[in-house]
Amino acid sequence: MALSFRQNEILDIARTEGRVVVEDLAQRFDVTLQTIRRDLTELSDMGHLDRVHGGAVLRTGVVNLAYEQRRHMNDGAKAAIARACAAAIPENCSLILNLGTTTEAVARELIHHRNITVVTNNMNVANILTANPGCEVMVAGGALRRSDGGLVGELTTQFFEQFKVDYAVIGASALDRDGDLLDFDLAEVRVSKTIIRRARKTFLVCDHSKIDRSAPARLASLSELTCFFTDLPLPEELDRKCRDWGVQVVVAG
Amino acid sequence: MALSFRQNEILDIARTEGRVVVEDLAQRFDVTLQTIRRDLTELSDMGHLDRVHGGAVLRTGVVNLAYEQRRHMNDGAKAAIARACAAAIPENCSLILNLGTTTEAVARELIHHRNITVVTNNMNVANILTANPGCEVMVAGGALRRSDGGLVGELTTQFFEQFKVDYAVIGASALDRDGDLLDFDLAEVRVSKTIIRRARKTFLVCDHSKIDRSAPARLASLSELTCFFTDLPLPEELDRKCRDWGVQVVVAG
DNA sequence: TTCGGTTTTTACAAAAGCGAACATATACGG
DNA sequence: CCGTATATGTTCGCTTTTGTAAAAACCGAA
Repeated sequence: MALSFRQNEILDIARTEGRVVVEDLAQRFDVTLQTIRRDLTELSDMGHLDRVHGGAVLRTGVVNLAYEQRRHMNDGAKAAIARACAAAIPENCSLILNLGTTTEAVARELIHHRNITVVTNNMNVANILTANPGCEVMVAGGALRRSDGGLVGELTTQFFEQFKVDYAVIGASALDRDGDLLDFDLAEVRVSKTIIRRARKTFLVCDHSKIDRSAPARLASLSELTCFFTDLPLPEELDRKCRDWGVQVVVAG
Repeated sequence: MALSFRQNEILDIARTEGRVVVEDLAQRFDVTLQTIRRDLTELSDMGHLDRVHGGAVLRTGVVNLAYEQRRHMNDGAKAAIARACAAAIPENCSLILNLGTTTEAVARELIHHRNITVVTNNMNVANILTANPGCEVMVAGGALRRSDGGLVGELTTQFFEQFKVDYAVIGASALDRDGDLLDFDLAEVRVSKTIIRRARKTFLVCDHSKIDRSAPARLASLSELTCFFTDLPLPEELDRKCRDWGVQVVVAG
């Protein structure tokens, strides 16, 4: 559907001012508040503006919100998984923490580990671990992704190539019946693959909501990992596969 | 949920000032203290700010008192210098922002520049510029220094070697009578040298308190730079040297 | 530690903004 | 000219936001 003359102008104003106010617009166009409200809801439905009380603002960081929400999804399960994972990581060692909200939870649980070196491409992890004086933090270089504070891209891969650590902790967006780890972003997958290659042991942290889902890019097979930390027992089929592959499964309660 | 007008503005203020005070905001927006408090708690719940008694501060990730204090030293002068420097940087270009509180101030002033690429080894700069959707941020890899969120070391140098940008903005701990830029940390100096080499033009931002001081490691000579932004006229001798070298001096008022 | 002042929290009432339903007006095709 | 479709105006109950005031928590100084 095409935008009305007025809606176009509203959008113009929003773009120059950064925001629009219902009252002002009503006065300016000499129409009732209700009419303006209708315009604004339509513009916001179409994704051009974000509606706020009293008016609307330009839509800036849509993705950011999604991340904030995701960060708080399944909070309890994530914390439990993270605790179990952190418990399996000794002191005096080196590890890589990859992107993902669950790996961030792991970082929080590592706050009291001493003499560890953490290499990460997750700005949030770096920020969290600043609080641990017993932890040397190495930040991977790369392009910063606003949506989640992730560093990705060729430069990031190159950076990880220069390391060899004891443990890697990775997440995944999806885990299918075949035991393949999947993700949405190809650039991110490339980084993850490098990380796995550069670690002696790899831990997957991933809550049950990711199981039996799908995503386009294949990251690795569960069979390549050392241990899988999750919050609920696996489906029978997957569980058997893990046993066959010798992948330890830890269900955090 | 989208942020209200006022919350957006509060965030803007926080990003430029580094912190906000409940009383001031209430007065400024002409609402009650309670309303401001509600805004702040929401912003802090969403992870944009950290609540403190009497107001809120930007979430930096760096927890170092000495640095926090230094950050607020000479605030006014720094902001003026930063404004002048940002004004000299066009849109649609690439630049490197080095460590230092004054370069951070420059980052704050770049918040509305569009289509720029910023490469930085300063986590705070990266955090600040996340707020600018018109800015691609590249974070340099390296060892994270807790004291100031700086990334330094061999890996950082390597990272910068892979770039060639239009502008570099650097700070300095000291600037002596000979016009030599000095610093305390050798690792940091190595990074800075690389940065200068990798930029077509180099801007120094440095308030008058650094002039005529000393520090052990030599970073560069003023003669190698393009422009020097400061807050007070230089001593006669240094000023003449700059003229001889063809280094533009901008005194920000 | 206690104390006094300030800031925050809590709870509820007032105000502002909102959307839905329906009425009215205007435009357009037949 | 009529009937229909679309846009706008009007009203009203509901939700969100804001103000107010008292209680609780906090902070710094004695």
